[in-house]
This record gives sequence, C-alpha cells and structure tokens, in this order.
Amino acid sequence: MSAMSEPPPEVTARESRPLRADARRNRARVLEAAREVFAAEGLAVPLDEIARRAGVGAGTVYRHFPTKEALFEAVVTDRIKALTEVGREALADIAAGGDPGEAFFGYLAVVVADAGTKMDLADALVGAGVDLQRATLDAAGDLRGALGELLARAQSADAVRTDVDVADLHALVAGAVAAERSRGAGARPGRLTRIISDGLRTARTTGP
Amino acid sequence: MSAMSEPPPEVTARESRPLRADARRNRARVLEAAREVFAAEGLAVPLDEIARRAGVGAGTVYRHFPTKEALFEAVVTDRIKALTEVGREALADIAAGGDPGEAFFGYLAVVVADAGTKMDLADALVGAGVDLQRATLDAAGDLRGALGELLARAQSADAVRTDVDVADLHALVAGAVAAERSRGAGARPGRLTRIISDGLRTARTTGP
DNA sequence: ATAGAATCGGAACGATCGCCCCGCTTCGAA
DNA sequence: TTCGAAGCGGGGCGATCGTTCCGATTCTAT
Repeated sequence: MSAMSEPPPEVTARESRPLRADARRNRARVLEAAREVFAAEGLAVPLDEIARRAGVGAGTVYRHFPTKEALFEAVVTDRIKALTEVGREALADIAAGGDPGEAFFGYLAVVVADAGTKMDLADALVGAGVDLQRATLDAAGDLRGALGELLARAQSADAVRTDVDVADLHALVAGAVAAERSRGAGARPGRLTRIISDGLRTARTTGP
Repeated sequence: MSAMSEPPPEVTARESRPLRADARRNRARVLEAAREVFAAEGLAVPLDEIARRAGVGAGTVYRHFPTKEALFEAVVTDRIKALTEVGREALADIAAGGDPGEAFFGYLAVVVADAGTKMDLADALVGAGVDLQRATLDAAGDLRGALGELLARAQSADAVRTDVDVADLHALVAGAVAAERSRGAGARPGRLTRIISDGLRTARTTGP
C-alpha cells in the first residue's frame, strides 16, 4: 500500500486498472498467435515460438499469462465454451420440437469435427500431459453437462442405446479426435464419426 | 504374450563374436526393464529410469541400443509381432471353417484390449511424437496386413459394412486405444470396443 | 594366475525449454 | 512538453533429458 497523496478507490480486485493501449494490443496479439499455434501444433510448441509469431518478447507473454499452461487454458477454455454453446443450441432445438436423435448425432459430429482439427483440443481431451485448472475444468464440466443432457434426451427418444453413459461418450469423442488427428490431413473427416454413431444407435429394425 | 525371444540385433554382420556373459545378462535386463517401464509409462519415461530399474548405468544401455528410440522400437516391435501372430491365428481359424465375423471382431477386441493397457503401444499407434523406423514399420505393416485380410474376409461374409477400409480401422483402433488410455484405470474395458464393433457391422435386418 | 580386452557406470556435456530479471522504451496524464 | 511509471524485450538461469566419454572393473583365453 502507499502513504502517498493519492488513494485510488480500488483496494479490492485487481482487474480494475485499464490496461495501457500497447499492452492491450500486445495481449491480443499473444492470444491470437497462441490460438493459431496451439491449434496447429498442440501444447508441445515452445513458448518462444508463440512470442515470435506475436512479434513480442517472451517476457511480454509472461507479463500477461503467469504460465504457459495458463495461456494454453485461456485458448482451450475459449474453444470449449464455444462448443458448449453449440450444444445448448442443440438442446434448445429439441425444446422447440426438434428430433432428439438428430440433435445428438449432429452435435457429436460437430464436436469431433471441430476438435479433430485443433491439436490443442485434442491434447486437452486426451489429456496428453495436461493438468487442467479450475477455469478449464469448469468449462469442460459444462461441455460434459450439455453432452450429457443431449444424450439423455436422445436415449429417452429411443434413438441411442441406453447402456452408454457420458463417460463412454467422452472416451469415444477423445478417441475419435485422437484418431482424426493421427491420420494425415488427408482422408475426409466424419468417416469415423459415422461408424461410431451407428454403434451408438439402438438396434434399429430397419428392414425390407 | 510379449514373450518373444530376441533375434540377434539386426545391425549387420554381428554374429562374429558372441557377447560376453555379463553383457548378455545386462542386455536382457535392460530389455526387460524397458518392457515394463515403457508399457507402464509410454515413451515419455526418462532413459535413466530404465537404466536404474535395470540396475545398470545409462552408458550400458547405450552400449546395447544406439538410441532411446531404438530401444523403444525393440520393445514395440516385439509386441506388434505378437499381435500379428494372434491375427494370423484368427485367419487360420477362418480357413479351418471358423466364422469370419466372429474372428474379426474377436481380434479387434484383443488388439484394443492389449494395446489399451500398454502405453508404449498407445504411443506408437497414435504416433505421439514417435518416428518409427524400418523394423517397426515393417512389423506394423504386417499387422496392418493381417488386419486387412481379416477385414476383407469379414466383409465378404457380409459381417462388416463395406464402406470401411484398413485405414479407417487403424484410426478406430488408435482412437479406442487412446480413449481407453485416457480414462483412469477404472471402467471395465471392452465397452468402447463393443460400441465400435456394432458400428462396423452391416446394417442388420434383425426381425421386427 | 595374469594380461589384455570387453564391458561397465555414472559424471559430464550440450541442447531444449519454461520462467525470471532488469535496463531501456513508450505511453499518457498533467 | 515533460516525466513518472507501466510495459517491453531478450539474455540468462535452472532443470530436464538424451547422449558421450573415459577411468575403473570384470571377464576369459592362455
């Protein structure tokens, strides 16, 4: 604290002071570079690379994010929230009279397709040497929640076998993402999702 | 499985001088320790740890295996060969009149179950920062071959949908393995394999 | 038993990478 | 315009890990 003349009215939270203009700009640049690089290479990329791509020094990165993982989580959390949002929309769709099965499988495809092309999400989902922290865990929990509710609805509508739970789903998604990631950039996506989806359906008596 | 004996290291004309007694013993110890540790922890384990577990110095490890990857591959190749052998047995089973679908799905379960508990195979399958070399690639190719033939037979027997190829299978297996690995040691295995297997089956017209 | 060589062990090296420090630059309020 | 301080950059520290080196040790042919 200070014995100086000026008693600024913000002794509480730290997020009050507005960032200096260049600082805010640099912060945005770092985040943007981190998004690109993490999405392309996963957690394994050196932090210097991100700093270089952002056109700043490594010290600047640490000024804005206390740790490399914090930066990583800032990026991943953001993406997870977006996916959760899509899930909520799917739920709203059901509430509005949409088909639960369609909503569920559609969402599954979206998640796998999106996460499959982002190495960062793949790393986070599969947990390759990643210790998630509060914020990210909460976001992941929300995602899990949305997915779980969609699953429940689809099961109630008799569109998905009932011997599957959210944990299975998480594992399947993680697996599909890992698989999608392991194949080269080639091979049209969605192939695996279709197979997995078919496996999830209730034994259908489609027939001649 | 994974009790394959080691054929003379495939460098070149190495059969000239027989290894000294203690050297041979140490080599075996290193391989054994590597098997355990790689299976438990994957490629990420420090080499010193292996040396320590083997009761030798790091230098000794390098005397027998030129590089850490070489050691890793020696272990993985061994395991892959064992899996391939099981695949061949399944094929022989078919030739002897066994059911192709049963053989295929059974083999799939075996591969996923086995690889799912061995981090080294998971690493190798998913390719997490692993550059396979000749020997391992050949072994992997053989495995792929066996899997491919089993797939073809099962498809001919109308037990597996025909819009799936070996690459899809590889991806699915890799994904299942990664998933199996990402969940804690809990959760009974085979759950995912069953779902995936159901997805692979030809659309069945089970009765009304 | 003995010498000579094969082998061992673990200290040391070099590269990588996360993170911190500090002198200099740049902002922005007065 | 001025000047205090927020912010910056990048060199550097420390830890980890793969690999190498070499003096000490152990084996085996004689």
